[in-house]
Amino acid sequence: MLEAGTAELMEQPTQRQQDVLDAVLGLLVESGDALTMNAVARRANCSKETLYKWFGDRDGLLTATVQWQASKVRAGTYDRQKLDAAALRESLERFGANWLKVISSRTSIALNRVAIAHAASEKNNLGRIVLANGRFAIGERLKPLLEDGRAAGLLSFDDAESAFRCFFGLIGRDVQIRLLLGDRLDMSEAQIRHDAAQAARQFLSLYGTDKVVGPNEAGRFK
Amino acid sequence: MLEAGTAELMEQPTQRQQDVLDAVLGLLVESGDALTMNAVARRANCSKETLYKWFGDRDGLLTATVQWQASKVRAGTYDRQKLDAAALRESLERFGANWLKVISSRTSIALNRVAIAHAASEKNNLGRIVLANGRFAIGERLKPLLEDGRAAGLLSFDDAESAFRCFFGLIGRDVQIRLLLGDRLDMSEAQIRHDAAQAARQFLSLYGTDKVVGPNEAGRFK
DNA sequence: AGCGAACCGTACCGTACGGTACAGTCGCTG
DNA sequence: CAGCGACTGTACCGTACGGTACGGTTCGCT
Repeated sequence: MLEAGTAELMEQPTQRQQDVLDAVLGLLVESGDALTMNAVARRANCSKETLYKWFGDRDGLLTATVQWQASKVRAGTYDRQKLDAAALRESLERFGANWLKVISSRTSIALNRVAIAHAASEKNNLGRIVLANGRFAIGERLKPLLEDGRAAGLLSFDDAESAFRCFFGLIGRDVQIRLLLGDRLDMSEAQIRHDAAQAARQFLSLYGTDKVVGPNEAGRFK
Repeated sequence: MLEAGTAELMEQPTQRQQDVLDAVLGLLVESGDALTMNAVARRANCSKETLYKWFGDRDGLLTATVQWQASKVRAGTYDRQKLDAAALRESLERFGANWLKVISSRTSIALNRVAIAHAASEKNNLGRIVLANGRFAIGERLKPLLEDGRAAGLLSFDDAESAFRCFFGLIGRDVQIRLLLGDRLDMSEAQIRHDAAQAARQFLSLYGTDKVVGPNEAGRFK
């Protein structure tokens, strides 16, 4: 999952190319996989010939678009620090809220849809790219936090991967699949904050040591 | 989510029609959304004209297929009973293992993929059907168990829906999205049983009362 | 035997879309 | 200004696929 590009990745798209890719993102959000090369050319005010010259074919264009979007999201890295219980909880909530916000964004939904549709027919570059920059990227970013929490005696677990997957489930629950399948779902800013806080509480209740789970909240979840 | 069919649903497919729908399922699993009417006709040894007569158009065929598969899965309903801690845990594990087995089956993955691909272009019948027979069906089947558990003093929660969504997350975690995106994943029978047992333990740790959470397992999750 | 309904197989139509070719335009360099 | 490379816009080609038409076959019914 880590060996990124078997495919040649476009190292640095020019400004003009970025505009084209943004046009693709817009069309993808609006019309899903019904995206046609003509529509892209029209929207981006460029010729189809240029599209093929730059991106090879339709798949190349989609791949470049997914990578372009991924490159835009690489933000909010966690910097290791001395943790106390409050800081740990706060960081977990921030991670969770951020992730919920990402997966409920129209762009993420659109890209996941085309990647999933593509994953059916093998040659699943898109699926791998989306996974690498979504699920696995956030895993690698969260694990240092978990390990710092364990080093500080706040968390207890053997396998950071397992602990992360549990956190992932507590945060995401049925949200992503429902959105992907077209269900309307609230996912307002307030809702997200509330859900992330609840998930953090639950995660700490499962993996926190006595130093972090106060007797007041060792109880059930209303 | 409960009002089932705005679309006219084929009440009782004949044996021959079932064969056709099974052929569609097979092709869907093999080749994903690349499914063509010609391929279906060839595989099912029937004429395209018959397909159009029976199912209207391509979407109708896909809809009928999804409903057909859904009708095959309606099994294993939970019958209410007097619960003790062991029976509750056992039932949760069974539910969880069953759900994991469903979502990791090639058929489910294929159907979810086409439903998700379709959900992009509005008119999202498929997405609604899949949701109604997947996520929401299992929710309605699990809630009675949760409520019986609460009535028996084994569980504590205000909102069965919230509790179920938490269980859903603990069971599914990243499994479904990874499979949909083409990631290879173990999901052997043994793995499933292990994961379901762990999820049940975690769920009980979060929502169980003192009667079910023994002091021996109130602790952390390795 | 005769008849009609259901169905198979195949040929066919229209269209949409991926990909290519080409003529024209813009802007830069010597 | 000449020349050139990059680009646009449009026209075009080939093909694949959804959907329809039709002749031929099977089968049940009277």
